[in-house]
Amino acid sequence: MSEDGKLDHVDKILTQWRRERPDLDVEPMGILGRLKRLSTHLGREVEAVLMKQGLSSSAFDVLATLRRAGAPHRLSPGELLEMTMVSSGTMTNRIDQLEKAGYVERILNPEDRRSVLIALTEKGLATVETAVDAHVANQHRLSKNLSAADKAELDRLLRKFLADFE
Amino acid sequence: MSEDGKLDHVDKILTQWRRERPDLDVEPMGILGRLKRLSTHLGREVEAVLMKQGLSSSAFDVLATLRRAGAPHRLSPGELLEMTMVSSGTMTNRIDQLEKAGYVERILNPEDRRSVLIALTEKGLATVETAVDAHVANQHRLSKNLSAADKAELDRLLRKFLADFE
DNA sequence: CCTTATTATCTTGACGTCAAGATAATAAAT
DNA sequence: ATTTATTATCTTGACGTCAAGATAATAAGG
Repeated sequence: MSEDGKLDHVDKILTQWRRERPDLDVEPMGILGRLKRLSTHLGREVEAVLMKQGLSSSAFDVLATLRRAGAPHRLSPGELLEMTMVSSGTMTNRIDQLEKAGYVERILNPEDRRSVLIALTEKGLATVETAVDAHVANQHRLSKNLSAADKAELDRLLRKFLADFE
Repeated sequence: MSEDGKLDHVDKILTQWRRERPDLDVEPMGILGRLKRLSTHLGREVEAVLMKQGLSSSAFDVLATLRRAGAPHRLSPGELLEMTMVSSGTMTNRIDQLEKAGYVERILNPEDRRSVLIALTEKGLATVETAVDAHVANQHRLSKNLSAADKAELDRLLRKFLADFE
């Protein structure tokens, strides 16, 4: 099943299905199952490090989007939405919390009163600057057991797969 | 950046970081970002198909675990927990809902009154049998644009990466 | 026995998310 | 000008999840 013969959790699931439902071709389930489990593990590891910085990964997601947009670190909720794969309700909720915590502020647009700008505060900027350092270091740690060749190949395959959905 | 020169969403994020924070090595962010986005897209596609079968992916997760365990399709909550990467509170909640919907029933163990068995009902069995057919077909659809070689290689790399966390 | 530790499950309270729709302002069409 | 369509943001209500701890039964130790 695998090169070195070690069966992982997903292999056990596939073995069960093959015994119970030999009519099913469960090959894709292996890939999708591993992808999901890996994503869950990685998400938890990422969350744990960000929590030490006082940020949920949701909060970091917004602050990092503002930070990497460059000075003056201001984007509309709509622009934030485009970049973050969440619904408008979720974004409103995130902004509310970040505003309460003093990391961002809502600036009214006098030229179009439908819209606002979300701006990093000084505190928000300082926080995300430190957090992104820890986050990037953590990402290196999480992927350190993959060789350079494996990382390049994995990135190529993920990019190709992802292109089907974006 | 990519072989064919097409920049995807994650490339844009990396480009922003490289401009704003050239001191950071964001190479791992590409892999982890694509993995997360892909997992989110795939999760939504899977959810959509299962919803047509009247099941959330959470509900399907439990029913499928019971089904593939084989007859008589009974496992304890603890056994279900081991197989599903969720907390005990989440599992209790899932079982409650499935029981209300008539897909499973709790059977008391007369020899150890701390424990119960979760058993698929006839309705639950029929439902999961149909749902797994649709689910597997959907998984084939979702991965159909990858060549056999790419799928094999992706599976190899995901297995290797996942092994770091399990 | 009787106490203490362990095991198995469930409850609680908080959080993040979404779909659907509400509110409000601007733009377009006549 | 006045209506209609579009755009931008926010609100609501429901759901799934988790961490921490509560409850209850069995097992182990003295």
